[in-house]
Amino acid sequence: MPELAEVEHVCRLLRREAAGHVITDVSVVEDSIVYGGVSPRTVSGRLKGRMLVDLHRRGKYFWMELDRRPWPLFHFGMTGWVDIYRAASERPRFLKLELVFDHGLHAGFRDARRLGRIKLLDDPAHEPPVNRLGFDPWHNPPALAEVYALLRRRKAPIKAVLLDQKVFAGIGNWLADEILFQARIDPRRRADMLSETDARAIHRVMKRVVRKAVEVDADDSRFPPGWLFHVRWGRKNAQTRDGHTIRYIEVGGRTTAWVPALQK
DNA sequence: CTCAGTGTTCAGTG
DNA sequence: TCACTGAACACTGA
Repeated sequence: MPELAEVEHVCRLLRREAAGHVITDVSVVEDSIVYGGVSPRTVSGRLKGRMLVDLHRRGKYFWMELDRRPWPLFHFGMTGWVDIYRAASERPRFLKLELVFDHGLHAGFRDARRLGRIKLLDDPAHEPPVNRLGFDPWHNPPALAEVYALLRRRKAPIKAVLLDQKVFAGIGNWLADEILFQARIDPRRRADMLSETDARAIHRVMKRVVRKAVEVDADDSRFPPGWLFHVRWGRKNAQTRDGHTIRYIEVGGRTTAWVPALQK
């Protein structure tokens, strides 16, 4: 479930559990797609013996700050995740990279669908792909005027603009739908046709939704009861808590759950 | 067996 | 070059 809040959660977990510790063992599962051609030997060579100083995230990318460069940068794609465990016997399926720390903690990056990425970069924050990202609504929420100006420049449906990582980094399919639901805006509307009031709603709701999702460590059972998230996955005959029908359409190339009775 | 999917990138078009 | 659209990528699980 890797959008901004889920990735932030993983960062916090790794920081809490492993920062200050040294990587004593590295297991790399060869995968030309996920590693983009970087050899297992190179990956282990760069990571083994390094101390994990801190973790950083922007949008859906996160990276490990080590005591020597390069640093590993991760993207979860659709199905990537990091598991924490204590013994190699607990290795998850689809493991791509396992780091073992000096206190015995194992961190395993897994990815079933292979759309995730692991790179080694000298300065992840200041080179692509990270430096091409737009506002991170958690670290640097844009001002209202900024949001309004941004939207006026785009003719694509608002849903597609919310998903554009060059604009709002970290918003994914469910966050975009949640924001538009709570802001009461039809996902198909052209961004440049939205009013300042609409922009204000998007601005406010985006901050509120992202803050809450991060605050509860992206644990969906702790999302507020009125959120679309809880009812959007059923697909057929899905309804909101108040009995409004949820419709599914394709916008911006993605399945979009919305409530026509409420979103105008 | 078929198909959708919490994402990104690239080719093609205007 | 830019904005936008749709398909490709790869594979699991329903």
